[in-house]
Amino acid sequence: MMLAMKYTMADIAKETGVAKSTVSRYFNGGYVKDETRKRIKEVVDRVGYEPSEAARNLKSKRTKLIGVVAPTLKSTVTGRQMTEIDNFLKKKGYSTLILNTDHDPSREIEAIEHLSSLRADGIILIATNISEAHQRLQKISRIPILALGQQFRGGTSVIYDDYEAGFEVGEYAKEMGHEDILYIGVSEYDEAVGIKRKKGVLDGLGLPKGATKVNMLETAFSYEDARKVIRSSLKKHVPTLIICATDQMALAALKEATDMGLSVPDDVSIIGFGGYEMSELVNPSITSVRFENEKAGEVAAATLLSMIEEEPVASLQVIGHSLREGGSVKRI
Amino acid sequence: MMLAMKYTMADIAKETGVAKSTVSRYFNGGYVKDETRKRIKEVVDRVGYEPSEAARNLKSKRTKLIGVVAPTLKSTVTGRQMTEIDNFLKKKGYSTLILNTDHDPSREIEAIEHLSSLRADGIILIATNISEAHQRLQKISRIPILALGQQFRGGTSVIYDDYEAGFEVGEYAKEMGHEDILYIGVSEYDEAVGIKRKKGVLDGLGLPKGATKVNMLETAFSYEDARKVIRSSLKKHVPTLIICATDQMALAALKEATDMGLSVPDDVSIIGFGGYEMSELVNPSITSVRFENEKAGEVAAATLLSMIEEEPVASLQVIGHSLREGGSVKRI
DNA sequence: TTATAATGGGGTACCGGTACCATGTCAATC
DNA sequence: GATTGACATGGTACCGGTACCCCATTATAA
Repeated sequence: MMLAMKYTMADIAKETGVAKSTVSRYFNGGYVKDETRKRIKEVVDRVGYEPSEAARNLKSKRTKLIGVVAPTLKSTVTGRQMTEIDNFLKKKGYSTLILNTDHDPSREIEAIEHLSSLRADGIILIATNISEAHQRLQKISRIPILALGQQFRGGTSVIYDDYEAGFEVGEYAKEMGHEDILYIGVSEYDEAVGIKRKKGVLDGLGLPKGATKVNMLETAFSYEDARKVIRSSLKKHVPTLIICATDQMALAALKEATDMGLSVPDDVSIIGFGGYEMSELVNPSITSVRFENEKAGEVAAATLLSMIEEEPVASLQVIGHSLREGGSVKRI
Repeated sequence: MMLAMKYTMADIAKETGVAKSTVSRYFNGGYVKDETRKRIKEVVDRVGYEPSEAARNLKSKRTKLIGVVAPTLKSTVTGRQMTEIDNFLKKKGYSTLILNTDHDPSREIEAIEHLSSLRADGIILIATNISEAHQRLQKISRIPILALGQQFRGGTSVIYDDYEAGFEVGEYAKEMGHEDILYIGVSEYDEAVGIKRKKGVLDGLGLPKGATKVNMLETAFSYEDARKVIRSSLKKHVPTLIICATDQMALAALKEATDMGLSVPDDVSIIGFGGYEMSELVNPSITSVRFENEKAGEVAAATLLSMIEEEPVASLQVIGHSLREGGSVKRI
């Protein structure tokens, strides 16, 4: 007997002395006599044979493959979302193909094209921005695409209510008596976080239009960048409250403030968005909006499967959040 | 013209008025007249056709798919590793199929079997434990498997020198004058972290055999569990130094200590392993061993590709690390 | 001028499965 | 005794590509 080699159904059939179709029936259910079944099983076990999904897919047209296009594999939020997506899909017999784009929009398009040539059954796009390129792709591609975290106009999306979350934070800040505020956001390229969340905060603060007393800053999604931006700003002026568009930034702010000898929240308060585990673990723990990322992942996966089954789905689903008070905000 | 549907090479051929083989040549290189090429391109672009990888693979036997079996998608270390693996593989024209097991060994086996039926070209196993089941699978499966982070006896692995890293930490602790030490480790089920790292620390401390002055504790990989364990231990006795097998635990230790009113490092010092960004961001930043996870990911991917090409590879490759001093350790 | 490439393109047997049809038992029903 | 249908199995045309072989032209070399 030769060493482990690629066996095909025909090999198994020949070995067992039956026809290919009988072996196929053995694997897929159908009339096979107990005795024949036993004989096939014996051969299959002995050589360690498994039918090729690829060949099977060729006929059935379904790959049972779902692509997840993610901007990073290193963030708490994507991690939560991907874990639930994967869990849910696995339960339904699908495999998850995760493509990382490292925040590069062009790699996003590439990823979708790639998934399309792989004949993935569906795609979940954890995007930071939905461009016309996405819109076009979605129209051409016969494979269902669902956007998670950003609204996909003309498509299907599962999003968070960033405006509302921002609004609540703004209201909360006002209620706690803060008036000298520094807001640290991200590029407006990211519609959900960069635009809606920010607008929510400003509206929640109830500022008279035009006359903003809020200092606005912008930074990238990395700690390093955030720290640099925050440090130079704090050197010029220390507000009573820093609102950060993500917990990542909030943690950076906490670090910089403490390093400068400022006490949080006595000298300066901090609020973040994201509800990272880490935000609870620092001192003081950071007041932050926790989005239900796990539920979002599951809803996204479930919805995509419905789309694949060509069942009707809502084009927009909004997932909840809640403000979690830590010890990083002082009432003034 | 009908709406976006599945087009096949034969459709394109018919539309263009050439033979299937010519269209195939168009995609794969070969003699095609410029004018014919143009006509094909026109049709392909118009209907948005892309050749099916699945069908292509059936003949070529290569799926260009690499499976990565990961214990979690939420950890800094796995994130770093996966990102580099994915980057490297993408450059080489491979896709990365990430399967999450949520630390469940049985799902690991399932994942490998699944990848095998998908005819993945290779598998990277980020395991916490290599069991006989893995060994057996690897022997039966004709597809190359590489273990990352744990030594795969009888197979190929890329690992960190956990013993040496532990040893350095032990030596460092001794040099800083610490004698009353609490070590918080993980289950010995995890050979690299649970056994080697721990043994390294103990040996580095140079304790007389048998007579251990080190208090040993064990916890799971989660914050919650770590905090509980640490809290109850600190209530009984506060050592001068807590050595934590992962930064996750170190962060939990820092939190618990500060919450109890202890000052780090004045009342108690803390050392961790992992070199998380977060460990630098807390106050005080945590002294920790930084493993070169990125390099490990790249080496793992490169090695796996070599294995696929049937080139000779080292059965064991060890990736470096370095101790990064933060402010969490006081000299006594 | 003729042999020989190089170029351009058609035809078809696979790849490893599935689906569907055909054939043959054997026992229950008419 | 003939009909029927559940059971069991064989045979084969696909699925959507690639590979290889064959046949024309046209260009280049001998």
